[in-house]
This record gives sequence, C-alpha cells and structure tokens, in this order.
Amino acid sequence: MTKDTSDRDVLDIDAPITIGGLHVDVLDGAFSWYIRSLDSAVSRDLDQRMAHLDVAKGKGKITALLLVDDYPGVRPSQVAEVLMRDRPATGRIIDTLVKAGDVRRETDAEDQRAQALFITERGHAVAEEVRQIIRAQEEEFFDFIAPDDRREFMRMLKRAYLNMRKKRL
Amino acid sequence: MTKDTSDRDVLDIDAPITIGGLHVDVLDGAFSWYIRSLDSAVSRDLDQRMAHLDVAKGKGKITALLLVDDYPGVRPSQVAEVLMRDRPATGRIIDTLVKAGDVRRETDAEDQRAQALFITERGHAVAEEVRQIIRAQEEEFFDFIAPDDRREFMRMLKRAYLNMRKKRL
DNA sequence: TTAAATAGTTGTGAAATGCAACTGAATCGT
DNA sequence: ACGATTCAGTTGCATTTCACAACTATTTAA
Repeated sequence: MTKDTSDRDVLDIDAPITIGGLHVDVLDGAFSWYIRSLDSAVSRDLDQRMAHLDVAKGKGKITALLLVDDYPGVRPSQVAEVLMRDRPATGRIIDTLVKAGDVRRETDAEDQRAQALFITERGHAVAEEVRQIIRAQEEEFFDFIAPDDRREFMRMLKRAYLNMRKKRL
Repeated sequence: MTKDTSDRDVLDIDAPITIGGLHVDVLDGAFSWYIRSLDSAVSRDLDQRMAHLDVAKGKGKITALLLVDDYPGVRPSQVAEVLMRDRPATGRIIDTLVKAGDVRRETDAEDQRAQALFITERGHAVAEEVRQIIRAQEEEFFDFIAPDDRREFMRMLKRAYLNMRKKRL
C-alpha cells in the first residue's frame, strides 16, 4: 500500500488513543470498533449538515433518494436489497419520500404487483444538494490523508464491504 | 447523476458493485456510504456471533464491558465519553451489564457522587469470549487483505476516527 | 384451475437515542 | 461557614428505528 506521508500528519497516529483519561487501545485492532464509531460520528455529522432537508435523520432515506434519482423506475424491493432492510422498513422510508414530494410511485407496467419509483423535480434538486453535502463532508474528513492514500483507503472499504456482503448473503 | 469521472475511476478499480441488478457505486461511491453499510453488516454479523451472550445486540454493551474489564474502577461518565453517548444511555447500558451479573457498581471512594465499575468473574469470562469473537470476525473479514495492507488499513481507520473525533468534540 | 411464490402494506412490539427534570454530593465565592 | 453553582448519575418521556408476522393482490407453476 502507499507509504503514509507522515509529514502531513497533525495527529500522532501511533500514539495511544486517550479518551477521558483511558487508553482505548484495548479496542485497537478491532476493525469493527472503528467502523462502528466512525459510523456514529459520520451519521451524526451528516444529520447536522442535512438538518434543513426533508431527507435528514436517517441513512435509509438518503440512499433511497439517490438510488431513485439514479435509477428511474427502480422497485422498492431493489431498494430494500441495497439498504439491507426488509420490505416494510423500506416501504416506510419510501412513504416519507413520497409524502415529502421527492419521489413518485407508479405501478410497474410489466408487473402489476410491483411499483416503479421515479424522482420528482424537487427530489432531484434535493438529491443534488445531498451529493454536494456528502462531497463536502468527504473533503473535510479526508483532508488529512494524501490523495493516493485516500484512493487506497476507499478501495479497501469497498473490498471489505463486498467481502462482508458476500459472506452474509 | 452527477458523478464526475475522476470519482468513478477511483471506485472502478475493482468490478462494479451490483446489488439487485443495480450498479451501486455509480450511485454513491462515498466514504460515508461504505462506512454506514459496513457498520450495518458488521453489527449484524457480530450480533449473530454473540447471540448466545448477554451482551449481544448492541455495540454499546460490548464496548462498555471491555472497558470495565480493562479499567477496574472506571466511571460511567468515562464510559459515556468513549461510547459517544449521553449519561442516561450509558447508565442504562451499565444497568443491563449489572443485571446480567457481568459488572459490579461501587461508589467511588474519593467522590461519593461517582461510581466505580468493576468486572465480575462472569463478566471477565464473557469479555474474553467477546474478544475471541471479535478476533475471529476480524480474521475472517480481512482474509482477502495482505497483513501489511491490513495494518495500513487499520491505521487509516484510526486516523479517520481521530480526525472525526477531533472535529466533532 | 388451483396452489405456491412474489410485491407491497399494515400492525405490533422491542430497543436505541436524546432531552429535560430531578436527587445527592462536591466545590467555589463571599 | 454557608449559599450558589457545578457535577455524577437517575428517572421519565417522546421519538425513531427496525424486525417479525399476518394480510391483500398479482403472477407463475403444477
């Protein structure tokens, strides 16, 4: 992997993590702990940044909105699979998007049981703003990692995600 | 759909992620999305692996237990800080640990307001098993990454975590 | 043509989280 | 030394999230 550029570091990465006087290194090497903590921090931060939008407060809504924006006519069941949620949960997420006027439900022409989801004009605008916010967060939280390392990090995340998903499904 | 090509190149190192017929990385490709999805997958997986333990279902309980195991006499407020939760939430987590017989509450000798938490024999055994499970998950999870890269990936995670924490607190 | 599978909805209960208000203990200012 | 303020933890409550089960409607298979 790319050698880390220590000269850019503001934080001493090898120093033990100290929180409230405790060296949390106990949990070091615990991949899952970092993931969970990062998720918590990232989610909180995103919620704040998106507080003014109707998709705020919930990772599900954001992903669903972006999915519909990218895939006109996508089905709720497909959204559910991406979200790793069951259909009821997904249906309710879509409910809020529809109620907010960001997404439109139609019955799929080929299968009367299914629905086809479409983004509205308003929803598209919101999606654009969401992407903007995500990019901004990305930029801010990665400013301490060199571009090459950032690229590599993202690649690792993706592989980890794929691996996990493969094993669980 | 406003994904610029440089972003796509970053993500298209490996084959595109396909879920339910959708190419998901065209959709998002964002750090936060991977983090969130990974958290979801990791948590679910950990819950399953720990289903037989009384600390199952919840990242808070696990971290709290390990903390108390490593720091005899630790205070709930310190635990709260590590967990990034408020005191009520932390208190209730500790409640369940106490009720399960894994942790013992004492009043701090130096400060009558505060508590000192201690692991019980049972709790220590559970903590050991938890560590075992975490190590196992880790091993299984990373089997596709070479040890060196694994170490580097962990450093990245740790950095991201520290940076996030620094900016938010 | 009936039976089974699929898409989505509704109902319900459990769990996590966050805020405000409260008790009791320590500390600070005068 | 005493009253006010701060701090540690608890209780109550309101909100959100999520999974599971049961239900309707449509499609597919036997």
